[in-house]
Amino acid sequence: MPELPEVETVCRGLKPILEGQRIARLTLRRKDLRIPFPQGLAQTLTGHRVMRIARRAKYILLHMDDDHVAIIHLGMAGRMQIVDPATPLEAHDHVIIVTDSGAEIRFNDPRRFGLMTFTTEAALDSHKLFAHLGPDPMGNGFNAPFLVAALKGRKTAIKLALLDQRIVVGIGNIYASEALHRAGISPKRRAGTVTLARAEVLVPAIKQVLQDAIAAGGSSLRDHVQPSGELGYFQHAWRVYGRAGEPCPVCATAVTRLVQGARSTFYCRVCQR
DNA sequence: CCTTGAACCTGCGGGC
DNA sequence: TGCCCGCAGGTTCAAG
Repeated sequence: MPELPEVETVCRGLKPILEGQRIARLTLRRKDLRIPFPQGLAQTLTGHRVMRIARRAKYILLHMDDDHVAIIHLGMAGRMQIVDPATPLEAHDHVIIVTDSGAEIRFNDPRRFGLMTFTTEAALDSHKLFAHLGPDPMGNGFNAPFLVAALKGRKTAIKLALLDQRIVVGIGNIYASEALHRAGISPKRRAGTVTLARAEVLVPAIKQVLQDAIAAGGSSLRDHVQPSGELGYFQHAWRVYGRAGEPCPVCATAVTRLVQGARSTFYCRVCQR
């Protein structure tokens, strides 16, 4: 899944193809993904121009010329692919978007954990999907005092707290492990025990790892591909994720894998406290 | 309110 | 070769 850096990369890749272009045709090849496509989705977007493409949390937003906003989430394995229209359809190509200029984009999502829906500009902030989200980690609103306050009293592990989109958005399973390693904080530490001093290290670590990943064009696991079809290469820069048994890049201790909330965590038990 | 666990769905790699 | 198992980037819902 695309975490914040991958979604950001997808947005940037779609920008030159979609922004300013009119949607000539939008085809839904099934009736739902994680949630049903809403009534009128295709009709609402067809014939309208995409004025601006933006990321909010891990969602892609298409701001249309008529006050509507298309909302897309890539789930765990979703991809937006810019293709030659002559390319044969593949399994799991669920949504096809064709612009007036003839460009074609296919939303492919094998696991169907993604979604596509729409709302209006006026209803965007209070939309069910966005109403309870925390701040964007790349913004000024996400800082050490804020994080300490958000974690106050929480007994859950810091790793799980970082995955909680109500606290801060955009961080997923890979970057949670990576940020905690960079900050020297154990993923098992109770969230409420993260002091201001530790948060002053963790917050910049989160911003930096996300920024580094964006600069590298995102990570690519078995599924993630940039809209251009190129692979992101940040996975080569992972320090602990997926590296159980390999030496910690800081102290050479073997990286440990553990399970938290039914998901893998990777960390160094020596230099992360 | 918080925390935990299960559920959604498909594909892939490893072990036998 | 084929089958079974575990695992995979996220979110949401129910239950305690």
